[in-house]
Amino acid sequence: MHTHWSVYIARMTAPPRQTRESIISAAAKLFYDEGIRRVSVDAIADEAGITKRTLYYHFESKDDLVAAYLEQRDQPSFARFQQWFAEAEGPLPERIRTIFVRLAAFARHPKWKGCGFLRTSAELANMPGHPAIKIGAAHKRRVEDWLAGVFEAEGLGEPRMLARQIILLLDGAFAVVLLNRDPGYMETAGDAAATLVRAASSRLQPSGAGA
Amino acid sequence: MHTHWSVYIARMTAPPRQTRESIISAAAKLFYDEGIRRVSVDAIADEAGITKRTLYYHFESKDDLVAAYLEQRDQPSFARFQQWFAEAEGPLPERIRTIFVRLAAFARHPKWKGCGFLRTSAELANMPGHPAIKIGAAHKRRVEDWLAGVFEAEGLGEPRMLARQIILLLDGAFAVVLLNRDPGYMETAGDAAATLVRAASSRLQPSGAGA
DNA sequence: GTCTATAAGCCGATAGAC
DNA sequence: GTCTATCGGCTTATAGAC
Repeated sequence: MHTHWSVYIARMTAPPRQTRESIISAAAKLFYDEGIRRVSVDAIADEAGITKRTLYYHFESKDDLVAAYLEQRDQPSFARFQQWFAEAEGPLPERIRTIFVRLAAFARHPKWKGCGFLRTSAELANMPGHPAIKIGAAHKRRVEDWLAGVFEAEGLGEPRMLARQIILLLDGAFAVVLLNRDPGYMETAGDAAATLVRAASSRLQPSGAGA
Repeated sequence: MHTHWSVYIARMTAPPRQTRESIISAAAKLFYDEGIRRVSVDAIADEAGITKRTLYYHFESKDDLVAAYLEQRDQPSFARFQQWFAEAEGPLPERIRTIFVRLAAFARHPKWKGCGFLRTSAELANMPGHPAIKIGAAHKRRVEDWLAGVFEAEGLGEPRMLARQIILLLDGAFAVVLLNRDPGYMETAGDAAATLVRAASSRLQPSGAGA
């Protein structure tokens, strides 16, 4: 019994899984705030409150940690887009536009520094096969697939093409706002996205113009 | 006379201005190929065929060199967009689309690694006031102003807004293609740009739908 | 699984000769 | 203006004790 308790307490204070995740959280914070190559493994270990040797027990290399950083970012980021869309009201173009408006509010936070996936691919552009870049590409593809499904369910023609156009505006907004620090561009991107959705809709509805 | 010649020859072989520019060229090549923080000042000096001490005679710091790298990139990059547009044929939406098609051909070159301005802003996202980022923002603004002028000359309504939407698609294409290495996205961006230009045109011509 | 200590080398920037 | 030589510090990663 006593033995059971001490083991249980030991697991509560510093079980391996929790240590690993605290390292990823520390890495995520620093990588996003300062950039991959700017952040040293020492700094990550310090932020996590462990030593470098412990970090290298849980991760093979710094590259491994970069991949884990983006893997952790994938699901929450994707879920946020879905939630923003689900909470939006009005016709489809307006609901798509809402995603960009919500993103603009995010970008106005002082700690916002762009899209972690895009920034990582920019910083590691000389390593096209890096695991982290593959994770980033898969993340964007996931969002694109989800949008394509939404458009297809609405009966729009060429839903895949439209989804790609929206992704281009979304990532363009990330890049442009990071460069000039004017979140207003995100709302402009939302307007463009709504226009494209309307154009795709009207192509399906012969009640419109000449066609 | 003899003196004049030797001075002239000395200027031809290693005048200060030429040394400075060879350093910038070396920095530009390495920064674009491998990223800012990945490239050491030693490597730039080696590439330029001079010593590090000479480099620091011509430039105050590495940051100074990063700014010079993007300053050198501004004019040729802008002129290329203008030339692509000037060489394009057909109605306005098609001519705008051509810019993206030409860019896609660029992106298919094996040494292509995205937009130097955007990649620099991504890598230096923790230093928002960095001179290089201001140069990048000014460059994009220049392209936007040029596009706005083109749209205004064509008599389109809200030319500034449309120019921003095109810039968003352009930079989105840079970011997306860098991430997933599929230049086909650039042509998709061109299609979206043409659609937006057409939408802006039809808003001016009451010969269209209900409005 | 976590620690202390250290390897082996690269970093940006500078001193001082010529 | 360009050189050789070097400073002090930081880098990723590892050795070996506990």
